[in-house]
Parts: sequence; C-alpha cells; structure tokens
Amino acid sequence: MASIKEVAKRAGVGAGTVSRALNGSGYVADETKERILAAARELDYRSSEQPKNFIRNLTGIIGIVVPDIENPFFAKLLKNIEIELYKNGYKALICNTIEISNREQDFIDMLKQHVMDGIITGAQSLTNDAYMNLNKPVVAIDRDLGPTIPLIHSDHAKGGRLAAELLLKASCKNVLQFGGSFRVQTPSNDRHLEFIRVMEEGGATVKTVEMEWNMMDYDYYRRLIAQYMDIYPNVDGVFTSDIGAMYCLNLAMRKGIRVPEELHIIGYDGVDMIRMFTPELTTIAQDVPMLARRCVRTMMDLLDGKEVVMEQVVDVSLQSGDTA
Amino acid sequence: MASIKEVAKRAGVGAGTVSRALNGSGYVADETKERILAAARELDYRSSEQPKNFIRNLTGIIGIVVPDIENPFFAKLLKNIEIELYKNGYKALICNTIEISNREQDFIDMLKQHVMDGIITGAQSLTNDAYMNLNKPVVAIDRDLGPTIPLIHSDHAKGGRLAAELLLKASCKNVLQFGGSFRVQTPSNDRHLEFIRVMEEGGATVKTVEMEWNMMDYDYYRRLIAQYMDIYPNVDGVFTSDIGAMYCLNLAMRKGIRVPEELHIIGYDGVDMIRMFTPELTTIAQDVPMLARRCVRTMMDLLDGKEVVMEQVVDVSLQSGDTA
DNA sequence: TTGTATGCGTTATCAG
DNA sequence: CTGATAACGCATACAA
Repeated sequence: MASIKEVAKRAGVGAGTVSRALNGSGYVADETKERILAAARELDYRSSEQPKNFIRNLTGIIGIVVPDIENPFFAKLLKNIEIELYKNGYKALICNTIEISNREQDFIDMLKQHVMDGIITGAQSLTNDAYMNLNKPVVAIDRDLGPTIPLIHSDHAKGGRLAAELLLKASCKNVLQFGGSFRVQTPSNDRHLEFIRVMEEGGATVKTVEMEWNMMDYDYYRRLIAQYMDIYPNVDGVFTSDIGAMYCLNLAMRKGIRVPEELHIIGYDGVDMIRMFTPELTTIAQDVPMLARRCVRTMMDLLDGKEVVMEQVVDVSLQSGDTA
Repeated sequence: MASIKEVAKRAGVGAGTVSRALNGSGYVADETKERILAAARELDYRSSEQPKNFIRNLTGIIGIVVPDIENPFFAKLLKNIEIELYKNGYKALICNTIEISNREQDFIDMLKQHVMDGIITGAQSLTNDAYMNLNKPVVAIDRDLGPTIPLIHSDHAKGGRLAAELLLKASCKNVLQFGGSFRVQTPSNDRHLEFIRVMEEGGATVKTVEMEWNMMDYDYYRRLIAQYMDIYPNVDGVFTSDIGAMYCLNLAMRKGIRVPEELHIIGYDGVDMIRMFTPELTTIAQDVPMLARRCVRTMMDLLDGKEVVMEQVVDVSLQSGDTA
C-alpha cells in the first residue's frame, strides 16, 4: 500500500534517498538512513516489483504447461520444476491444457504480452506451429518443437531396452505393451520401438496397444488394461506406464494370477504412487528431479542469452521391485 | 518486442491513436484504422500487460499455496482452482511449502510487493501470524486464519458422521481411524471428533491414530497403515484418507482378509486415484470443484471490495463402492 | 550527502 | 477525428 514517496515524506527526505538507503546503493548519511529505516518499518513498506520489472521488461515468472496436473508424473515434474525455479529466484505460473481447448495458445499470447519471461512446456499438442517464429525463451520436455527449441527428454530408448531385457531374462515369450498416441511427435515413442526391437530379437512376440491422445485419467487406464488383458489372456509380460502397471497388478491379484511367476509386469515413469502398494512394482524410473533441473538450467541460460544444448538426454534406471 | 511507438511510427500516426484503434476505444477513421491494423500485424504487435497492470496496481495473478502438489488431493484442488481462475481471467502462481522452510513467508512477501493480487492458501502451517495485519485478499481452505480471513471447508463433521453410520450399519464394533495432526487448527479435525462421537454412541470402540504434521507421502502412509494393522489385527473397520484406505485394501488382499466381509474400509477425499482399482473403494468424497469455485468466487469478491461470507461449508457425499 | 529529473509502455484526458 | 501529455512507482544519473 505505502509507496516510496510516503516513506520519503515521513522521513523528511526525497524519494531517491529512500531508494538508496533501502537498497544500499549510493551515499546516505547514517543519521538519515536510520530515519528512513524507521519510517519504512512503521509503514511496513515493501518496494513494488512492478515498476522494476516494467523497466527491465522482465517479470521473474516462467510459465509451465502440462496436460494435466492430476497425472502423477506431471505433478511430480511440476513440483520439481517449481522448486528448481524458486532456487533460481523465479516463480512458476501454471497452465493445464487438458479439458480446455486453445488453452496453450492463450498461454503463448501471455508470453508475448510480457506476463512471463519464458515457457517450459510438457504438453503434447498435435500442432506445434504456435511456437514457431515465437522469438522467446521456450524449453520443451518430451516434445519436438523443431530445431530452434531446446528439447529435454529421458533416455526412453534405454528404458525400452531395459524393460525388454528384463522380460527376456524372465523367459517371457508373449508380451503386451501400451503406448501413447503415435501421432504425436515425441521422443517417448522410442521406448516402444526399442522395446519391440529387443523383444523380437530375443524371439518373443510383442503386441502393442496404442492409447488415445491425451487420455491419462485413471478410469481410462483401468478400462483399457482390463479390456486388453481379456483379449490377450495368455500374455506372460506387460510393459506400460506405472498407472497401467499398477492396475494390471491389481487385476492379477484379483484373478489369482501369480506375479511374477505367471505374469511379469514392468512399469514406466517411477512415480511415488507405486510405493503405496506391495508387492512393489518393478519399473523404469525417469529421473524427474534431473529433468526439472535441466529444464530450468536451460531456461536460465536462454534468459541470459547463453548458448544452450538443443537436445539433452537424461538417464533412466531400473527400479527393482517384485513384479518382474 | 515491438512497442506501441513502433507501430505508430510505421502507421504514421501517434501512439494514442494506435491504442484507440486496437482497443476499439474512441474515434479512429476507418482508413487510419486499417493502416494501424496492418502495421500491427506486420510487427506481430501485442500490447504489454506490464504498464497496464502497473497503473492499475494489479497483476491478474493469484498465488496458490499448497503443502505438496504431488498429493492427489492437492493436485486435484490446484487443478480445479487454476481452471476456475482462468475462467475469471486470472492466472495461478504456485507455491509448494513442503520441503522448503519459510517458503510461505516468501510468498506472502511477494504479495506485499505486488507480484500477485491475492493468495489462496491450503497449506497447514503451525503459525498463522504471517497472515495477520496483512491487509490483502487472502482466502483459506481448511485452515482457520482468524476472523478477518474467509475460510472455506468441506462439511467434515458430516463426513465423519456418514462414515460412522455406514460402519455401524455394517455392525462394526472395533474400528481404527487415522487423522492428521491435531496440533494444527483445521476444521478437518471435526471429522474425527464426529466419527468418534457417533461410533461410540452406537456402542463401538474407536482407536484414533494421530499422524505427523505435513507428512503425506505414500511411503509414510504405507508404513503407518501396515504398522497399525499389525498392532490392532482384529479391527473390523478402518476410516482414513483415500491413500491410506487404498493401502489398507491392498494389505487385506495380500493377507487374504475378505473386504468387506471381515474388514470394512472407508476412505476420505474422493480423489480420482481410487478409481484405478477394483474392488472400488467406498469413500466420503469432498466436492473439490465446488471448493475451488467457492475459493475463487470469494477471492474475486475480495478483489472487488464486496462483502464475503467468512465461513463457507461445502457438502460432502458418500461415494459408494465395494469396501464397506 | 542529498533532491530532482528522467524513463519505462500504455491508456485516458484534453486541446486542437 | 487525432496528437500531445500526464500518470503509475521505482531506480538511476546528475545537479546542487
């Protein structure tokens, strides 16, 4: 509420002197300084960020676009990015794209209107045009937005390979995998391709179910897993994202199918939710804190006008459990 | 990048005319308007939000404080608040308080420095002093911050009663409930008190386990539930938040305890995650979209200087499943 | 050592 | 119908 002028008036000095006293920039007599500090304290004065940001033409805010905050992977990513931004003195503005069409475009417009300084996007849109020619700091996670926008993603190919090797070692011959929509151009599709390659090389048969675009609610997973476990009752291995894998495990328990003896299950992502249950799910874990750190580091470099690496790959690891 | 002056120069007019043409405020000759529109299009001009906000002394941003985005209840709340704010033309700045001490104070300071226009807080701090004397729009969820700050919460007492009635109807005699830290002053403690009252009135015995403050990760729930199900092996009913209830269900399946025949389980919250499994969890659902709507409505009213209701209670409902 | 003028981009006001 | 100018709050450069 109180402005610098009111503080100046109360201390009986000019506004510039107050600024210097409070910021420690330039000369201020000790006696004057004390009067100013007292006045500022009495009025509970805090300098407004607005004119400062306005002059620098910056906001200290980074927008984060995710399809759905409720999805545990994106919740974890969002949380880690927020914490990482905070460490760098930045704030996080969020944007859910799911359920509201055109939401991402609105967000991009806000970037143009100086509501924020940059965007980190983890959403999967079908069109990428909106980011073209936009000459602003943008970092993409798991989403190829062309050669001008830095891309950060997990080593999904390795993830697919690790899963396949594990299932082959367990002598699986007939496995089922669920994957996101292949219409979307995302590096995460590599995990399915690599999984198929390694499994078939090992003499196994792979059935791949393509999921619908941007469907990630629990109900959808449940229906889909139940449906395909019914269609393919004699698979001996399943590879799917953690949520699907958890439901698969639940289904097996109910049907009296022994895991891993009769059915091997491997998840993907490594979200905390899987810790909720025993037996513990075997999964390929993405290093979300590292993904977040890389995203934010890259964003900071873009803001500083530094050169950035256009494609950064983050390692994945096998998180051993009791289901494979 | 382009400013209004550059557009004006290109169109051969003054800055004010450009403003009027683009905003449709005031008179501009059709011919002039067309020239201006063309210039704006060529330069991809978007007016900056910064000076507008600066003059109005507003930002269009609301801060949302939650303990942990990864917790499914808060993820759902956050998502719904964000969507609701968007409908009202506002943006959501997020703040995780867990894991970083003093984080909430930083956020409050940002409010004072005009980084945002108000705060919606769902975090449970042990001290509320920071919000006192802060003469700014603040709305609290499930958290009593004193008589000057509007409080929105579910009808937790009803929730506790519904759960108790259901367990009594199922002839439970010896039940276990898990509750948040009672040191925190939150209306959500009412559900435990009411649960005890009704159960004991019905002749049952209730054991109440108090959880640690701000502990809400899956691992903690898992350890705690396992521990107390071990200590009290012959309870015939459990009432706890959804996450705990899900693990309880999982534990029962593994131990061969039949649900609900031998053990009745009722969750609390109604997060989507519970839809993942069958048998479906019986739970007391909070109406998160309504909580979000009320929070945002109240925030809008505060910003408009309207009178607001200081305590708003949102109905809860029994979401029938197969575990009670 | 201090006060004052300047500029940041936009819109509203007012004189032309 | 249009152009010039003030105003918003702060930091900074410069004059006193």
